[in-house]
Amino acid sequence: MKLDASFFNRDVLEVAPDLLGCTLVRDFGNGNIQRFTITELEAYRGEEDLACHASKGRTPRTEIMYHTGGYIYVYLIYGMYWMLNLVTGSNDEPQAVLIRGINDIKGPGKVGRLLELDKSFYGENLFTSNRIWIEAISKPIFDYQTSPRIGIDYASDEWRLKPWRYFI
DNA sequence: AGACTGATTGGCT
DNA sequence: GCCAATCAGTCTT
Repeated sequence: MKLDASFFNRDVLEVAPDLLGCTLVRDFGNGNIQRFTITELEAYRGEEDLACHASKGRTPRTEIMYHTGGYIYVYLIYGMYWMLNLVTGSNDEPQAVLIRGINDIKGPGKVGRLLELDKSFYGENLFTSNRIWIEAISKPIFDYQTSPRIGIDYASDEWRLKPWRYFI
């Protein structure tokens, strides 16, 4: 069953662990539909979170994170990797989760490459899109681990050390 | 096992 | 200009 607004319009710290084990569905067209299990992700929470892009304020790039949950935020990093983020929370509350792992694929760059993401996915809506959406699992995953987030050494300890990376 | 580097674009200072 | 929510390949302990 496709996840809806009531799932995504919650605080990112509630949504993140609930997404573990859920199914990411990608329709590549021509009948090629593939399903992946979400195994690793990170939470980015609000302008005060110095690791979150929204800490730089509301810009054309971060705009989508200020919307209600269920939109896709993609951005290019290091000139070659598209990072897949799912917006959570309510209006004017910039939050998102970064999908870092699906199935046995480790690393957000590989995820974006496998899913063939590009700029056109910016602002895609998970509830109406015909090429990407998320489906629920019957039982929540209770057996997961957390750790500090990856690649944010520029943030102060207060934010750098928060255990907002979730993985199975 | 750990350190370093090239690839390559776009947003922000 | 600078450098980033990265990865793969290569070089150094």
